[in-house]
Amino acid sequence: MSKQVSIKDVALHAGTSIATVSRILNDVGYPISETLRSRVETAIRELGYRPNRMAQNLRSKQTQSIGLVVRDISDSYFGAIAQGVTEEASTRGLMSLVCSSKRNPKLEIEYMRLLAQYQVAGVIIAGAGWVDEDFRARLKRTVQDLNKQGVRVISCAPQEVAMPCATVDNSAIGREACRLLSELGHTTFGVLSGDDINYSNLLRVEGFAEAAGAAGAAWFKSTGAFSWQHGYTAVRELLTDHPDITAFFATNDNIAVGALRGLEEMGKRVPDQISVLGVGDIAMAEYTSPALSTFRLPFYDFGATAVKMIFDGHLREDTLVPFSGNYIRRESVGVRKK
Amino acid sequence: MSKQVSIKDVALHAGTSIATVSRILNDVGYPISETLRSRVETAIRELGYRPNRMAQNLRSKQTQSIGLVVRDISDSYFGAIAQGVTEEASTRGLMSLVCSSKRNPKLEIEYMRLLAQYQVAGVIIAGAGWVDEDFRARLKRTVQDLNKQGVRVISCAPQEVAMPCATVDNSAIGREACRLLSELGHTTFGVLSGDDINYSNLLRVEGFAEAAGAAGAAWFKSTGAFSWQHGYTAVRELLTDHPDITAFFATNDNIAVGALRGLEEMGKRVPDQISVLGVGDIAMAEYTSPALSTFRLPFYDFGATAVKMIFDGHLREDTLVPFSGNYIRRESVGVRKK
DNA sequence: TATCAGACAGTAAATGTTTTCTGTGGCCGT
DNA sequence: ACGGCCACAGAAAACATTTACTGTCTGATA
Repeated sequence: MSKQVSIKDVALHAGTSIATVSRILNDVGYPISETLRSRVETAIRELGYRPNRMAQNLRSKQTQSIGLVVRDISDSYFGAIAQGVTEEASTRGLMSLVCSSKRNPKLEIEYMRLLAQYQVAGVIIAGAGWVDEDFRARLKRTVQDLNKQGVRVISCAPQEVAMPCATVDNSAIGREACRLLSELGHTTFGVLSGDDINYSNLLRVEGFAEAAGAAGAAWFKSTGAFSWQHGYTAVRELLTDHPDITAFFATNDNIAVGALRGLEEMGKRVPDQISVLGVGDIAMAEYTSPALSTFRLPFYDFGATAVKMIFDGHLREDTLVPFSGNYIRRESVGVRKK
Repeated sequence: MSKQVSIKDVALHAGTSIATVSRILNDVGYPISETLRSRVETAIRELGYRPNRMAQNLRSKQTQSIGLVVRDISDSYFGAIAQGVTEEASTRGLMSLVCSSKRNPKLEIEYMRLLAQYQVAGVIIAGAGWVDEDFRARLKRTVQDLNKQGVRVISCAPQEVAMPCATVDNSAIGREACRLLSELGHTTFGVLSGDDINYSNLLRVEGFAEAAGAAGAAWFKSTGAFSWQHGYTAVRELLTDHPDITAFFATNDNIAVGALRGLEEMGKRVPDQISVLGVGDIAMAEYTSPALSTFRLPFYDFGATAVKMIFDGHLREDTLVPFSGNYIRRESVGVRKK
């Protein structure tokens, strides 16, 4: 509980001035004589001095940290993004201030503003836009305010508000999913959708719907949460109402894993009787049984890229770094059997 | 990119002094006349003023943030702890500075010291101790240094160094696991262990070994990473060398899930032929097939409790908040069939 | 009428840095 | 011998706050 040792103490102890100590620490300004330097360095070591970042930040007006607002840090999806952000940040010598919004839109905005008070260099939001007029307006205002203050804001998921994003083309994934299943002979689909209010989800479903329409295929949707639970129950409901469904498209892997489990309990063989296709390629997708076929989304890169965008020069509100989702073929998708 | 509006601007705009604005903001000191207050408040609103936390922290010497060093934020285990920490912190109006150490012991220590520079109120480390003389010495020194500086350090996993921890009794879990499987008639075990250098893991294995010794049971261990991959391959190796194994104890759910998948590919029925028992109860354990029997570890509470410990009064180095692991019976563990 | 208290407002110090500016010698070239 | 430059050291301002202290009125009491 003893007090913080400051640069002043070091200067006193080394018998020199504050300025000199600072110059030595930051290796800036004119060269320092070897004797003085070593005297100061031993003083630093003896006193165990560590610079106070708050003071540094205050003085230099540029902070060594960035902010991250994540929707649910315990979810693999966001965890992987968070990893990308924190690691990329740390290679740049930056700290990450992270807040978990518990899937509360108001809180997400609140946190963005709070982070700005901490003088972060930029704020990254990991969580797709909420399809909601009020949210959109708030987000827009918040982004404008932060930008005006010199704080950049990047999203790791599509937003309905014009702002820089590092994410995938979600509707392309939906289209691709439908195309892929259609080619295997499937004509009746179950779509296991996450929240309708989630913009990423909406885009995936729209993409799928578009392709299904073009192919003249039938599809039925169940909307719920992005959870195992939802996949587990939805698959049963959908199959009861529409027994001719032969393939499921889950808009996220969590849902798909639940679906796999649900189908197994119903005695349906995957992929012989029913195919299941996910999106995300979370770490465990490889170890489900059967192993999940899915689209790999480079979450880590979303996060890492967002950090890079904060620092790499010119950024307009329509700057968009689109990734592509690669289809990972495993075992849960197969040809439709007559 | 316009400059930050400061309290001085507000004071100027409202035609009053800085001190008064500060008093109004913090609602401290003697009462302020209604007219002045409202004048200041509109000024704040008009200018969009937000206090600079760096300056506040510097002045008041008490920061509104805590530090978290997590071993791998994309791993469900640590993600859940991180959630506990960030949420509990945020209910107390604190920010969380999080660093991901990428499973590098040196980096873990490095980050702890770095966080101290940010004047955090406390540092939480989520990651079991490394069984390593050098690491232990460094950790001990670091904890002492930080404490001397007034920064509390709490671990969310057992450490060989004497320090406050919020975690489970890992060896009890190992013992309990063996007892439980023995009661179901199993006498030959495979132990799917994580890194030997991981202290939590070591304790679990030791607990299991102790109980196995007492019961006169045979057991064989495969050591590897805490990963799906390891469970997947180890189960095959162990079963090839020791065909009479009827039950596996995985020291963590990730390993167990991989094992489940490996056994399925080998054509072994779980739990009819082979039982699999995990530790952790990560979110997906419920949705594997068969559903994984495991010990539930309250990760969220580890994190939340660690935050509480930072603020709740007296803390000695041997302060220990032990949780218990509850056995969650699902489908992957069964009676031994002759 | 003088004194005193109460209700405010404002000044200035302090926090730990970085950085600009001002000094102070010594040395070199003319 | 003197002007000027170089190599360095230290003083002080600035950053945005909080807060202890110093005022300044107004009104009441003796």
